Amino acid sequence: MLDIKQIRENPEFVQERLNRRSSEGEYNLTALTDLDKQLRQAETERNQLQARSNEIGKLIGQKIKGGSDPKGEEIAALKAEGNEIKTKLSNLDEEKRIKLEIDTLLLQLPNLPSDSTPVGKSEAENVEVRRWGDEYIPQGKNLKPHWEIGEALGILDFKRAVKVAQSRFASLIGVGAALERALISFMLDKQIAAGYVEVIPPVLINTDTLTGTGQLPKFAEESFKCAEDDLWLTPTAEVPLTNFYRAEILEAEALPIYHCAYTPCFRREAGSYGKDTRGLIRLHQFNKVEMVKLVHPETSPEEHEKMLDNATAILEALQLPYRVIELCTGDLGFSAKKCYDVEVWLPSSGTYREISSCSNCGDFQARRADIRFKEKGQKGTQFVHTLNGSGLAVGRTMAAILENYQQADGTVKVPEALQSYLGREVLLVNLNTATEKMLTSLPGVGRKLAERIIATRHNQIFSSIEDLKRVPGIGQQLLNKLSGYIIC
RNA sequence: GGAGAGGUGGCUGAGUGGUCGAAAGCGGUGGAUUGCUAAUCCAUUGUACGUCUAAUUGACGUACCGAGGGUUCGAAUCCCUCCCUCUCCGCCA
Repeated sequence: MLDIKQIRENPEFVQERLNRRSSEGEYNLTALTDLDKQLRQAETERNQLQARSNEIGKLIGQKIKGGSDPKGEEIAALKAEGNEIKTKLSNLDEEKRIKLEIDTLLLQLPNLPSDSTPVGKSEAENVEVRRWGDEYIPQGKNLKPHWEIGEALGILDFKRAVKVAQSRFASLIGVGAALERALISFMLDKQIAAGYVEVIPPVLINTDTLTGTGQLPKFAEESFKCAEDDLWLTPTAEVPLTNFYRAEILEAEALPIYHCAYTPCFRREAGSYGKDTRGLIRLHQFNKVEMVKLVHPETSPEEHEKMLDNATAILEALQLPYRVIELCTGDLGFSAKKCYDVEVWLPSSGTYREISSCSNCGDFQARRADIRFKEKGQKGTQFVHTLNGSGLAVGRTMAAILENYQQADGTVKVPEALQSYLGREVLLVNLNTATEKMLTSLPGVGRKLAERIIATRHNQIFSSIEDLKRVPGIGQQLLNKLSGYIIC
């Protein structure tokens, strides 16, 4: 939330900054400044009445103690005046209405872009900051999008997820699930090593919490809401993590506070119909490791840069090409004053896709959530600066790995940094979940043999590759050949 | 879900209608003192908003004792509604 004092004292400045986000005069401050004047007048008036009312209350107490007749004229006169004030005060209901209106307006206003944020109308005017890594351009025509790779390996299942939930849900199976877990552990370990303290926060969160970071009231249609309770499914761990410190006054020495968290994230993706309908890119539920910082205002720009480095460090460790862009004023999120997006290379579409978004929110969220700090020896309190960034979106990382590490034979190499986490170097077809189609894609396996494998599996699951010998027609030679492509 | 108890300042914990923003203790801060660790003594000790002042770590005012209403000249104290916490029982991973 913006500072009403700043709006009062510097309306032109605030207006100009808001206009950088949208030139259409979408944000109009005059209603706000008018109401503010009215409110202050009403407050002063009430203040004076209350002062007199308190005085009367004390006087009556004193007089009665001092021996005055409680039913005497003197007391009666004071009571009468007290009653008069009460009537006047009850007529000041206006004040509450104005205050509410001001709050409503204030909560709708986005953060002011920082000085350094490039001015632009839309996504198209975002500024590329840097690139890293060689874009993977595969030879031949075997390039597949990640959903095909995943389905062929039997590690991604979209159809069944849709059956269980609805569209825009995915399931991970076998090694796919293990890979997701490995990625989460890997990312958490890296961020913990970078100084972030891990938290497992609630993922059902209340309305105040969502208001504190700016998702509400404006973007209610973006979150899932529980019908019977004042609880919502968290759209990102930024929300519970930042709100951890809501309505607290921290000691300056406690800053900076670094937290990371793995949580599932839930987004309704309203208005994105027809976009990214396939694959892991845009789902209603996805996993993410998030970083959040609460910092001293003076350090927030450098803390922001460091957080960006923490995000890109993951991609570098996984050897995934990426680029960093800085969002222009027209594309900046509601709560952010400055934001970098990290985009990973997806060879199947030949584009970079957002995999992390690192925002400096300044004191905008701290003001909403009332997160302050106090410096020793100084009077008063200040608002902290809050920052958040993905470190990283796990599903999109999985997609990037499948696509960037795919090999001509349909298998997928495991990035070196992940191999110890996953316990394997290559993603292969899983014998126990493979479909006939997947099996026939293996070298030396025809339709009939695939049928026999499935028939054998019907009786008993394969606990090791050696079990394939039970399948009629598979000898040691074929088994050796297949062992590079299959797992159990 | 049923039954009971309770929500007071950084913490513990008094306070059941009147100079209560709130005793006391602890903690914190400043100072004094003692030839060490430590102890003792004195002072001070929340947040927000507003008015005044050139300005302040200044003066004054107002609000805040879970939240919101009500009664009253006056409420932390009485009444109503809601929220939350704790204990016991039930259910449950």
